[in-house]
Amino acid sequence: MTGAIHTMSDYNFSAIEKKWQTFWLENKTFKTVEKEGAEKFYCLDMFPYPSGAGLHVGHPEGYTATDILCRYKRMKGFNVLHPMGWDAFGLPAEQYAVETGTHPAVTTEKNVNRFREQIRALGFSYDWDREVNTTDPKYYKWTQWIFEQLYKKGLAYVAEVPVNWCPALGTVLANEEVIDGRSERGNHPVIRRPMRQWMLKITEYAERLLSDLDTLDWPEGVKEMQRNWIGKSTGALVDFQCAGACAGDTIKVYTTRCDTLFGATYMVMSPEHPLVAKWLESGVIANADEVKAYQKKAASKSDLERTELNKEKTGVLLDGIKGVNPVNGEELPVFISDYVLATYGTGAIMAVPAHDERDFDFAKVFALPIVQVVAPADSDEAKNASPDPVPYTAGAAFTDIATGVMVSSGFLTGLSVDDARKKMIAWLEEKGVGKAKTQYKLRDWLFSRQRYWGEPFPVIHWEDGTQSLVPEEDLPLTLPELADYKPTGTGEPPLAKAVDWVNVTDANGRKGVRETNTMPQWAGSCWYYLRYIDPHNDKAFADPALLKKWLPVDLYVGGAEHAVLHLLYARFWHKVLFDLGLVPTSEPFQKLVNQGMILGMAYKTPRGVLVPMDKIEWRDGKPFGAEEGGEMEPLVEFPAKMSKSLKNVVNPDDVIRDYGADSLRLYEMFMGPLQVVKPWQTNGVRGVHNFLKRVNRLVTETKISERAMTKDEARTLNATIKKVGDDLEVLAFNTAISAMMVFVNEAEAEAKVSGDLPKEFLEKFVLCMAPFAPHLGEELWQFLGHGDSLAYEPWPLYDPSALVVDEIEIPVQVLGKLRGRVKVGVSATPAEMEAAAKANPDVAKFLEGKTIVKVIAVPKRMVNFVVK
RNA sequence: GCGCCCGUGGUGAAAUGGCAGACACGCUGGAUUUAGGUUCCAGUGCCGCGAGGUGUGAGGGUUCGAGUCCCUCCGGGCGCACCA
Repeated sequence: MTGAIHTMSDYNFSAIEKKWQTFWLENKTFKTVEKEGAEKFYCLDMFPYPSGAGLHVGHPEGYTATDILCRYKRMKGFNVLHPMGWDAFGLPAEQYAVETGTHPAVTTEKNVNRFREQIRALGFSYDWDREVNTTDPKYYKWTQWIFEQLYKKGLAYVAEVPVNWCPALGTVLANEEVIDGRSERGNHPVIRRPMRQWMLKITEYAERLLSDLDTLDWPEGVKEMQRNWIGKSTGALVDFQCAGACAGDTIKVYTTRCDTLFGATYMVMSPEHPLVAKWLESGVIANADEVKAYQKKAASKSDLERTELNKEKTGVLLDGIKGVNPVNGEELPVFISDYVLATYGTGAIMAVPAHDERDFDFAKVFALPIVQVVAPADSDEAKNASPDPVPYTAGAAFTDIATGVMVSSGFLTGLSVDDARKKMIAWLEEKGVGKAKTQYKLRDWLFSRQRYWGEPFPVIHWEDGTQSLVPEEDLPLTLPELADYKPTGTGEPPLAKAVDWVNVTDANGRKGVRETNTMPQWAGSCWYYLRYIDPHNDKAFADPALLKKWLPVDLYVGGAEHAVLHLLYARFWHKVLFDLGLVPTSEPFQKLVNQGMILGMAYKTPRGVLVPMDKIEWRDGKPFGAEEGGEMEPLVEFPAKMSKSLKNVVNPDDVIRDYGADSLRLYEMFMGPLQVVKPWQTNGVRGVHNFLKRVNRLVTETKISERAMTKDEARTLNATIKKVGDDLEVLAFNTAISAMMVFVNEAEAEAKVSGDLPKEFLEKFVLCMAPFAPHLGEELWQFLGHGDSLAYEPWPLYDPSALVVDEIEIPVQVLGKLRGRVKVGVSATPAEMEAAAKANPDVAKFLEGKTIVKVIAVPKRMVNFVVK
């Protein structure tokens, strides 16, 4: 190691940061230690997709937060696991390959190298020996292995399902790559088309994925989104026998409102319902042409069109088809309409227009009868419960289930909605025409992509129609080289072009073809946190003893955009591995925090026309700009997502060059609470940069003395240690930094008076600050005469006795208004406080001539006089 | 429409039911330097010369006391969106 760079007070951040980054790397300072008896802290960042654009200022936000925490925990004596890796499969590298012919692996490696370099330039304390890369065959070997376990457990299957087919790109897109019915890349139309796909039975875990959310220390919003996504509802399946031409068939419906069965006036089936196809085939539908036309129209609608058209209900009556209401034997007309989804429940509903808004809207369009069976508790209908159906005249459906009372509903009349549901289910079960049923919105996970740059499925389809897994000992099944990466145009994945790879023959001469789909990007990220625990193991994805030691992840920090998909998929895989006895916990991530997005500043004219940063003219520090062909005028500043078009993207490299990594880290933490959205302001970086300069000056320019701390110094120091430590425990980085700024303000004032500062005073402060600004921390520690890194130096303990003061100033209120301040002894009794307060002239003025009704004196807090 | 979150100075923000605006940016004035994104001092919610008044989106409530707790409304963000 070279000596301290400080010979003068200049804050040479570039040299300091380079020096310590090299030191940490060469000495493997942050190699995970597994000290016996020490508590573990597994702190995980969501690993990035290494895009060609490099790091943006959003990445370092969460990474800095976890880094500070990890450095703090190491100093507190914890065994810390803090790894980083790359989620490197994905579409952009493949698109680039299509355009240029460059192998995605080449692009990926280049991007990873750049990301690694940028991340290292921020001084994060990752254990680089544990770096993982989802595209590394040594890694995806185990992704494939886990898939095989899912397959063997019966959780993976092939099905013909509708997918997002983009004719222009000649490929299938994932849902997340389709925005409002068009491709995210290129903005081409996307249509639904059935194709053979791999599915994972996540639905089998729906209940556990839902109920275990209660055990997690996660943001309430994320848990709520997962609950909505899983979408549990409790209701009933009810059988409607068919009458007329289709007699003998049964239409099964799912309903959460079986209490309203007496109010059903028609039925609706989805256009794709198998019974409709059957009836068309057998010719029992009189208006078959009309029905077919509607089916065709519904099928050709894109998702966008479906949502746009959902205001006006459409549908077609199935002429000749009747369903019999099991509770009253009434024959109901049956419609098809695309407002009933084929994929939810049974794909058919009973319609109760009086008590369901969608049914109400449909009934209005088709002039169908509307019968009231639930009435407000205090209404006339509820009081004079008529046994006969009551036509419903209100302008909207009545859907209040909390207070509604059943009317005109036979044996349910007079009951609450809740009681009526229970009674109806009992009745349905007794008669054998229905039963209670819990339903989930969650669908099975569409797990295949028609892509090159993903994990190949280790599956072979044999000519005899059977299918088998690639034996475990033959994993990984690596990707073949391709001459070009263009889509085939038919929907057939690019891997189909690798003929030699695709065609296989077994020992007995049986021929087969490999699966040519690849896994989605989520696969690799479903379990990477497990691999970090034992990243070089070639016998297992990780050693069970180590898994037991490190799981669960204690803190997981990442963007809110992964609230549902990644986090739900990873929980699902984890639970499967748990059931197989391969991981020791039922949940992977104990505590989750979403960092808030960092926005850029954007500018618009008074009429709202956006003006890019490079078109702005600054006059006296005020922004001016012009609309197309317009006059220059003052602009309005507002925070907006950083974007290329606004030219307001902040590049971390620039910030590091101008102010240093420590300043960037400190600023990102000082902007505000980690979890909230914050606009980037470069002036703020200057603020914290100046703070670091002052710290540097304080330590290197003040005369350092061996004398004991004064009482004031001890109080200042210990208050800072306490506040910083307390704030770190609750991730309040911004207030911890402000506490350190207060320290420096006070220390500078102190130094000015005394001419020197005790060594201990400065040393302990440097230790406090080091997790936030680690490069300067190390440098100043060395300056203070220490030979080694401070990374494992014990976190300073604060001395509570140093915080004790003899006298405090408390506010005095009269009728709740502040009227004065008095100094009292810290242990003053309420009576003493009252006396002191009354003696204060500012207060006495407001008590004069008044009667004191009550005195509230809270020790160490305040005094309040209630007067008349 | 439904669910979740959030409204505090010119700006980013602090504040276990107890002195609103800590800390920082910006700004104003001054000092030292003036190559300066330097450093230092003072001031800075609003109204008022002042005593004082007033102030946390609006209105109501609980309380000796409310930014904080409860109710209604308004505004913003995010998510889901025909899920029967």
